[in-house]
Amino acid sequence: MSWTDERVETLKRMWSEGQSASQIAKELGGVTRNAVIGKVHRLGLSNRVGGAGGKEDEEEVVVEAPAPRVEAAKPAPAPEPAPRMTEQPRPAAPERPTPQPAAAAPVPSAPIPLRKAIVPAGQPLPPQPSANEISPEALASVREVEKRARKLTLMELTERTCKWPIGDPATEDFWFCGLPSQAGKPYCDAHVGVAFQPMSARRDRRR
DNA sequence: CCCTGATTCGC
DNA sequence: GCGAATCAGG
Repeated sequence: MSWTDERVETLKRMWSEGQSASQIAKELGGVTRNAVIGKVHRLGLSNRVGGAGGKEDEEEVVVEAPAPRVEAAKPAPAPEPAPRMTEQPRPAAPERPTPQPAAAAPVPSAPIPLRKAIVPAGQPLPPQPSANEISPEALASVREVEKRARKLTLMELTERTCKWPIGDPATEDFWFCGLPSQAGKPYCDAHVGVAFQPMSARRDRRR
């Protein structure tokens, strides 16, 4: 396989969408993730811009002249802004975390009134997270990530795909996130963010 | 062990 | 230019 214009285009698109090199390689077929990464570098788009990892500032990506490579030059320390939280798993309800309505309220600080939700059978539901006790940042992150969800079906889930359900199980608009899950966790980063919260945060938000 | 991207270097 | 091997990290 060679890098036809079309394949390069797909590569560029997926890379800018934040897809991983291995996912791109799988999509393209006939190449390994190494090939993809190599190409990405040769194309000079190693610095992803359209990511989700919190906030990205629209910086002019000034690609400096290649400059004769100096060996031990490691310029960017890049401190992570995430003191986040010492996590405390929710007591229960990994199963049905807040079914997200297709259109969530645009304002993060005034979350979703929903909660009239349809409950098919008379099963006593486990304590569920109510949307209003999830941090706005986490909610925003989740909405962002759900656009990128792989929309897996139940059968497609593996030990390391995010199992966060999206949509209404009673309808066809239902799938699982499917993005890479955090090591040892059932969810991806964004969904871990809403599934697990520090006790203090929960109390503080309590009304 | 699963995964990620980054780098090197023979081809 | 290409990408396997390797490195470094989560």
